[in-house]
Amino acid sequence: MLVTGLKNRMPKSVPSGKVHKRISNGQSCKVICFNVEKVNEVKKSLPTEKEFEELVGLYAALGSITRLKIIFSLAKSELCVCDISNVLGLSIPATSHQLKYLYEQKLLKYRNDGKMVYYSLNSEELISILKDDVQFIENSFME
Amino acid sequence: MLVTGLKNRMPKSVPSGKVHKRISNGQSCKVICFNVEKVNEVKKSLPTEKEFEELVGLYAALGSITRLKIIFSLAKSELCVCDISNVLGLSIPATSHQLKYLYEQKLLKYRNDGKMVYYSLNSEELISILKDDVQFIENSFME
DNA sequence: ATCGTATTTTCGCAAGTACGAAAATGAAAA
DNA sequence: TTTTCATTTTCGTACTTGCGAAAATACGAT
Repeated sequence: MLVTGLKNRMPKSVPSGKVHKRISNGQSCKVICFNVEKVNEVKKSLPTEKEFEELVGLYAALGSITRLKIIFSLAKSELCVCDISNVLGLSIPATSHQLKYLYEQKLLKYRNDGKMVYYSLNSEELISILKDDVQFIENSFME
Repeated sequence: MLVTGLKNRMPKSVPSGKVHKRISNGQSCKVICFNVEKVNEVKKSLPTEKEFEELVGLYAALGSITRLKIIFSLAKSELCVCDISNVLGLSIPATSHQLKYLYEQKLLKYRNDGKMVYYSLNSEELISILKDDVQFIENSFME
């Protein structure tokens, strides 16, 4: 797939200061060669494991068309579970499950009114994030 | 789960202009009641199906700790597959698979140098998006 | 051409996810 | 209290995902 168009491979050896070594740790990952300096430098620059997990949590929450529709719907107004279920064309249990998921991710809040439970966005900041991301994909996918 | 703390349910009937009906379409989704006006209004306000799919594609790409680490690594500098594999502590085939995935999502580009393939971010805009999102989770998760 | 090496692809498994059906819960109404 | 009903929870199933092992591929060097 990526191979189509593989041309211009330089015959030069590795630039000075960038030594590729053969290593063999006894673990599942057996790396054949790598640039030790650069790898360590990059490793140090990475966010913490906890920050990665929180980011993954956010993106996993947003990485579902059902949950995205819920969030965009609630950006318009607060809604009860059955209304959201109707917007989605999805069963109420499935809708409730996704609402619970988004609530646990701290993206939604809810309030009670009679027998109904009304959900809404927990933060206005989320909307502006989504708008930025929509802008990004529109830049990426237009040609 | 959400039920803990359910208090203050109002005995009032549904506010005027917000009529709840029982409906029953013959499909898998059998919604018991909903606010027809609001539901239609919200439905009209939603992005198109195509826009949702592109957004989901982006978030699915970012919703993996492995792929996030790749992107943050490449934000520092371009890297070859074996270097990335070492940063991740992951097998080279698995690393290559994720790189291909991110390339197909148009988030990465690559260039060839000798036998090596160097990957890098396709857009600087992605970095600023990520920074905003990191800021968002840091606001959300601090108490 | 043949070999060595960096990368990609295929395959299969284990784990995770989304959904509906049905049961359970909790609060309001009768 | 008993009934009603919006919502939540449980459970089973189909589908998706992430990974490593091994095979395949591409290209430089010999």
